[in-house]
Amino acid sequence: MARPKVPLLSVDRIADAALELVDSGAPFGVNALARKLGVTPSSLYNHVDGRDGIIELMRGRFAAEAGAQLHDGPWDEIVAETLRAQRRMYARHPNLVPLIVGKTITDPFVIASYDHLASTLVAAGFPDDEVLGVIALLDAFAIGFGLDLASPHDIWQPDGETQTLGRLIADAPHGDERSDRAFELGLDLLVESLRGRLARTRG
Amino acid sequence: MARPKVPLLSVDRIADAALELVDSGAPFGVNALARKLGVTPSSLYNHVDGRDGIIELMRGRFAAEAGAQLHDGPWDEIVAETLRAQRRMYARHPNLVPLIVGKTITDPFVIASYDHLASTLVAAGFPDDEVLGVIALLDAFAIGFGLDLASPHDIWQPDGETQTLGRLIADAPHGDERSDRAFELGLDLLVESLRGRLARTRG
DNA sequence: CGCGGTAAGTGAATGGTGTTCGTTTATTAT
DNA sequence: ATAATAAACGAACACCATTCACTTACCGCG
Repeated sequence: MARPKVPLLSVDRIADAALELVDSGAPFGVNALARKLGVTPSSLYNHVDGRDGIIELMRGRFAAEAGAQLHDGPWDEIVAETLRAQRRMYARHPNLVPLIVGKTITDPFVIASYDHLASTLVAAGFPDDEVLGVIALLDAFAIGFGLDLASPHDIWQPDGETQTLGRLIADAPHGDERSDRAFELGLDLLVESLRGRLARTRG
Repeated sequence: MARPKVPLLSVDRIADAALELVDSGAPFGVNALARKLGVTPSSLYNHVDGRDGIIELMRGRFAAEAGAQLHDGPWDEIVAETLRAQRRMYARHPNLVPLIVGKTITDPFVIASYDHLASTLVAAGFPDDEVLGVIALLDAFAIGFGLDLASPHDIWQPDGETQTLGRLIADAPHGDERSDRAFELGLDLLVESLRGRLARTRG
């Protein structure tokens, strides 16, 4: 087949299929994606900038889907809402997390949401030279929990006897429920402490 | 060459070389590792359980090196010390972080240190059904920051104008220093909040 | 001492990966 | 009508992890 009358591919279609592929749990790959689209791997390169390009594309989708709609409001609510939104999208596409982690962020939508967060924190009174640190902290928190969702839920496999861990694992609620509670717990702690810090800084 | 008089390889030598390879910043791979050891890739399979086996081996090294020596003491000091130790090892081998993330943990040393942490928290008075959550929280925190270290330090690449982010990035101290401060900040907040929570739970 | 089993290397082969390139053909613009 | 571009393909490339048959050295046992 040479060029078809009606195009088989488009950036959108590729992004959709890629997300579907990732969500299906299959390992992400250009070849697998092409197969899913009924197309040769090389065809993708007419629309998209290779593997990493596709991943960055997914991050964009991902962010848009989570509806990071940049509200106004008290800074602490914005922080909490941002983290929850991030959490939601990690929960919806856990397998994407390991792919996007540590990769340079270029997607304008995503940049904008970080920018908004930065502005919010500055306006709230956090010192300029601390804001990036706070964002890093929030990010670490969110990503850590994202990975928690993506991990095999039997992440610990004790081989022999354990003192406590084995028992806790056996008794614990599994997977997402535990993770959700830990997340809410952490979020509370985090925001509360930031409030305290801000008060001290101002005072 | 068939079997040599004196063995070229051993589990230890492989682990050492693997860590060296990873620390050098080169992408980790069985072939590269074999090349580094002056040996054929297939030889490694006489000693080690494939790629994932080598990675799990590194995690063990990693943990042992960090000297998670399981002290006794007040729970909050243990938590802080555990996280700092984890942080230190992530800082020492940042490129290992993306490799071990989300993979099932089997290394007995590592399991033991989680077990110790679990016992500590239980003894401190955290309810059984909450301990795993707290550990997940601590883990998320540590891993998130580990990834922060492993990330390209220009993790954000705004394409156009930004309101705040661009300015902060330009002014901010770079890389590890920022990350360190954010880590200590987060650690304080975290431990303090856990203290508060424990007090409330007990009360 | 010799013999057999195991251990540790090799090299070749397999099936996978992401990517590039040349080629064909349809569409669009001049 | 003609030129340029866009979108597909297939072949090729350089890796990658892994397996397998094979050689050879070592060690324990009769």
